[in-house]
Amino acid sequence: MLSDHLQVFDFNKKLKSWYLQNHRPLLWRQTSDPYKIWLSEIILQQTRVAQGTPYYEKFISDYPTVFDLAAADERDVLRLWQGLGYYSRARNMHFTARQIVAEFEGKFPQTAVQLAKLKGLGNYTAAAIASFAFGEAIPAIDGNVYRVMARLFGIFTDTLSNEGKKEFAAVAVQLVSHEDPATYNQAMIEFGALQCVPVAPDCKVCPFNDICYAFKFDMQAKLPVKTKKAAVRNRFFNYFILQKGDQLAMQERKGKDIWKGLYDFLMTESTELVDSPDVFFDDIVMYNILSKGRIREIPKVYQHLLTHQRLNVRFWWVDIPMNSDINLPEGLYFYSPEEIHSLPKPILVDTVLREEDYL
DNA sequence: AATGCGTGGCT
DNA sequence: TAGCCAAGCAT
Repeated sequence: MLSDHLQVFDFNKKLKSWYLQNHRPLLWRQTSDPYKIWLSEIILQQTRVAQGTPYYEKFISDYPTVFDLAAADERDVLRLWQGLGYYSRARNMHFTARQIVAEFEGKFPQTAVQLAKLKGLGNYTAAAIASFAFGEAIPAIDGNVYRVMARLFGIFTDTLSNEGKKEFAAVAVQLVSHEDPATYNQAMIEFGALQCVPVAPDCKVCPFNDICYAFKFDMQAKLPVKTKKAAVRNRFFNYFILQKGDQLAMQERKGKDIWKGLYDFLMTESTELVDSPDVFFDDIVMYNILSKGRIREIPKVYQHLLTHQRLNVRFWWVDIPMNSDINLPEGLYFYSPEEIHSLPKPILVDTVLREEDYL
């Protein structure tokens, strides 16, 4: 551990020097606009820079200010977010944009404590915005920083436990630069992202290999300590794509399940793979719909992987005659191809519609 | 405190 | 391939 002020000063000096020579010129580092910084931080949560960058550019282009985002429909925000995953980020960001406009006249709170009260902003994101945009001397501790600190100082406490968060935070407070906290935080994060990488870091060229606990004891692969992930759950989705004319019946997903706020089709979940739609005819609602259409199976079981779920998904395309007078179940409505293009959809749904040459 | 929430790249 | 990982947060 760095025990005195002189060592901390020396560490910060070397860290900043490394950063100035090695950092990437990312778009959101060229601004002190809290809105843009906020957007970039939300996008980058659990998301790689390469995947998030195009989304950052689209959002800044479509919604240049917090006022533009607040004025948008949630549906359009989700549509722009489509493909990034963890859609609550988009819903919370939209909610918070409206709050910032309504309560603060569009001005962001300027301290981490105030920022952390907003929906979608936890300790990390609040600290990042406070330091990057407003120069607050507070450490922003993300997964990169946990890794760097765990290895440098030999901290074996689980980074995801409450105890671990406290312990790492206590050390981080000692480290953060008060002269230039913004660069310090950027540097710690970038150092973790580029040099102190999760797998097989190149410690020969590391500026801190003289003081690093993990390098000294060859413990890079053991640190940081993280709890094991929960087992993957198998689920089986059976989708019915009801088409009438050129329109498809879609519904907004509600509740606590995956893809909340996104649109999909009439769906039945089963406990195992279903080969024929015949079994669904037992349900009177399904019978009334399916018996009126021509059913075509899309001959493929899609495997869609989420963090804790493996979706095994089958689609049946159901052509409903124009003169048929079926009543759609609650929440399902027919949408034109143009409308469907503009609806936010799970990437799986978008993929299937493209493969079927509908979109 | 533990779990759920997406998607894509890499090995 | 199956599993791990990627600038977390809400409940």
